[in-house]
Amino acid sequence: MPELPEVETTRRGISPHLLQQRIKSVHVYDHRLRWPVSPEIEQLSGLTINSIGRRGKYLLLDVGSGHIIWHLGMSGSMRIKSASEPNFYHEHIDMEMANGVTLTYRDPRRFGACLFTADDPFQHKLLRDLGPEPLLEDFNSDYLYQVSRNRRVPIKNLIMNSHVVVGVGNIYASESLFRAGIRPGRAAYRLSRSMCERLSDSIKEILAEAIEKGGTTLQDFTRSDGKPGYFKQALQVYGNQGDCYTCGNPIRHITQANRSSYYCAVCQR
DNA sequence: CCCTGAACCTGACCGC
DNA sequence: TGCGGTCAGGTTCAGG
Repeated sequence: MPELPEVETTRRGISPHLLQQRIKSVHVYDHRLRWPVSPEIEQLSGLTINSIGRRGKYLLLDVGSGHIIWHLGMSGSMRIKSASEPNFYHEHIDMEMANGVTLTYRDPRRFGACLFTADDPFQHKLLRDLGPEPLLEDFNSDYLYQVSRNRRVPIKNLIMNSHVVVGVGNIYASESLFRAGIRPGRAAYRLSRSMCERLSDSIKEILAEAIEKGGTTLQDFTRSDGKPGYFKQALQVYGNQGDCYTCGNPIRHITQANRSSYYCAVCQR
């Protein structure tokens, strides 16, 4: 479900309700996520949430004595509910705050993760080797050009590799490549300098626009306030079973690394 | 080091 | 209605 824009939308949605608030209690109804939910998570009562950051698709909650590292996996979502609201199916974690609101984590497929670390979260095994943030300066055309030399993988696989750049998932990889005019199957080392420039620019633009619109709602992604994201209307190729909106030729659908890719063979080379 | 494919889960949808 | 097959927004891990 969530790529970087959806995670960032979630972060912005929950932050006003949680920042500088004291944790009253945490209930874990099902520990069986990608890895078992850290036992410390249920011992956080009395601590205050100092900040909520994001690294790639990971949310980082600073609770003073350490950090919660939270990943939404494929089907995870968060919502804020009031004290009286009941729990729905697949809502595995409740974090009840002293101000009367509860943060609820729902994750039908349970590919998400909720871990606690007392150490520097950026040195955690899951975060340590991540590539640059796509919206920051250190991800740029020079970087993309350098990192793509000697790589024979299709460019789409490369930009979806979190060790290369974080946050670019299956939807936005296809969309960015369309805007850059590059076929997803092109071998990474065969990108010219100008292609790298177009692609790094496109990734930044697409992600920023998606954040602005509150992410993409396909099936089950809803924002923390329950509203959908509105980037779906802006998608050009992902999920497009018809023709290219730009040139009218059919959109092609292929499988790469077991993931769906969509592209226009005329607009993209 | 690079790359591929399997694995982890549940649910929605489609064709029969 | 029901059943089986396919697919789904992510990421790690084993193995070639």
